[in-house]
Amino acid sequence: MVTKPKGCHDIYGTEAKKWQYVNKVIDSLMEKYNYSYIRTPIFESSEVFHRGMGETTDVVTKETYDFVDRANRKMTLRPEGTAGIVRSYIENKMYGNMPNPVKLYYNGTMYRYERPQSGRDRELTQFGVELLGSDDPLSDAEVISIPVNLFKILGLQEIKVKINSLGDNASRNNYREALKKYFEPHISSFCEDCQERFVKNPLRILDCKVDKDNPILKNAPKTLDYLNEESNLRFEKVKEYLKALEVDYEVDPKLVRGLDYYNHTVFEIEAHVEGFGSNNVLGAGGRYNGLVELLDGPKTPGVGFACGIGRLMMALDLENIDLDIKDDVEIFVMAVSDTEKNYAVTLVQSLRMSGFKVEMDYTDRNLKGQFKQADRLNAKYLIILNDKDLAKNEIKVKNNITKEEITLELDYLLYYFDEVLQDEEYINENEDLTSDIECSCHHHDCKCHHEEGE
RNA sequence: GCGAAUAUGGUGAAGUGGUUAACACGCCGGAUUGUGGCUCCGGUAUGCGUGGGUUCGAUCCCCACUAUUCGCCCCA
Repeated sequence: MVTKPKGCHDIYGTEAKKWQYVNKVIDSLMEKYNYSYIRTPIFESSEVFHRGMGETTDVVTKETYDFVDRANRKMTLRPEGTAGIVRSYIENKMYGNMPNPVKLYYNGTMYRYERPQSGRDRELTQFGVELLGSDDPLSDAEVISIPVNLFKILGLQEIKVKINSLGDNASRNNYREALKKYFEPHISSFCEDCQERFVKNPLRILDCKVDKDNPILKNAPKTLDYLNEESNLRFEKVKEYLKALEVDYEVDPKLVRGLDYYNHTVFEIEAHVEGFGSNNVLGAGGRYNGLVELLDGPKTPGVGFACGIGRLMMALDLENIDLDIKDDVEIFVMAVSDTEKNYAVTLVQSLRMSGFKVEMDYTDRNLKGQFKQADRLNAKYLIILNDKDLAKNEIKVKNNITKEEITLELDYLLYYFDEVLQDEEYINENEDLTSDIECSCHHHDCKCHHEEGE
């Protein structure tokens, strides 16, 4: 049997319904924040990621899907969203032909060549935003508030927002040197990984799980002590705005992010749900004021975040959150004889065109089998066709919840369903805070896939 | 890249070196000659991840491979 590639998933059935629902909430929320949807290629010239994310980051050195195309161009399946979007921002000169700041959001698949485990796949879906062209601390705070509000809307309770500041480049470099000097006499007592980190990325020693209780680590210099005045002031403003936005956060001086492009604000949002694996970061991001320039664009500040939808789904499941998913059928039309079936075909078509969700049998089941099928599909109403009734221009309709059955005149049928089914919709709307969510796509038959392979 | 565990039908699973691979759910059919969801009866794996080996004989023992799951590195 041919199997799917390692670390990938087929998403279908109820699971797919949940993804569609979450995508709708995202689209609706981003509409309110006035971010515009952007779709960039799933692969880019390798250079985009090598220069954008940093040559030495593990993601680039050993976790990308690289290939050469038939003209020997080096290509890479995107491991994250930011670099490609910044490339697009520059290439399309958005700094000149869109209102500043440029506010973009994406929702699509990313690829990382890693060993899969809980909360980590080779193909993952990320939703994220990039806000380009503003250095105002307000933009940092607002960007942090977006995933926080998304999680709130979806009903997640057990989350924790951690923030930190790496400061501007000068602060960051000072800190890095101070940290190296501090660790140097002790480094041989640390774990092997830390010795490696000491050379490659000393900041990440702070994240070590093995030596996390080591007093040397606990007393290490903090990023915040090395912020210059300007950076410090900036961080204070971010925190002020977060309070104004009612985002609960926790300053974590040991929080450093792995990607080279971050400076100033960095943040992570963790799920604290029982049963979550070790990969419990739902979303993370920060400011990257040097990135646009690094990719040959004009000097432009930027801030953004990315959020793994797969992990978000895990969190929703573990918190037992029921999304408002409508997977039940409104009307099931039952027919056995040839004349009944012929009539049913036309009737089903007409009901569907009137806006109802309608099903019938496709496998020549007997009446009993059709009742069972209607139950499997959670049909609300059953239309039970009968040759004798049809001869009298009548039709039997059974409420599958109350089991009440009535006989209607054929001409009255559409009117009847308009009444009973509209009433139910109205009740649902009052109960559901997110029911005004509409898709932002412009296809009239859109199902919010965003063509990204969900 | 490193480490560990697992691998039986549509599903959950039991099991044994040797005729027909337990049980449950599901599904299909019948009792019910067109109104069910309860009950009863019947059907439902050319077969125990793939390839080798040991053996008179392997689903059960050994090896390799593959896949899945979990952890490390790293990361959402």
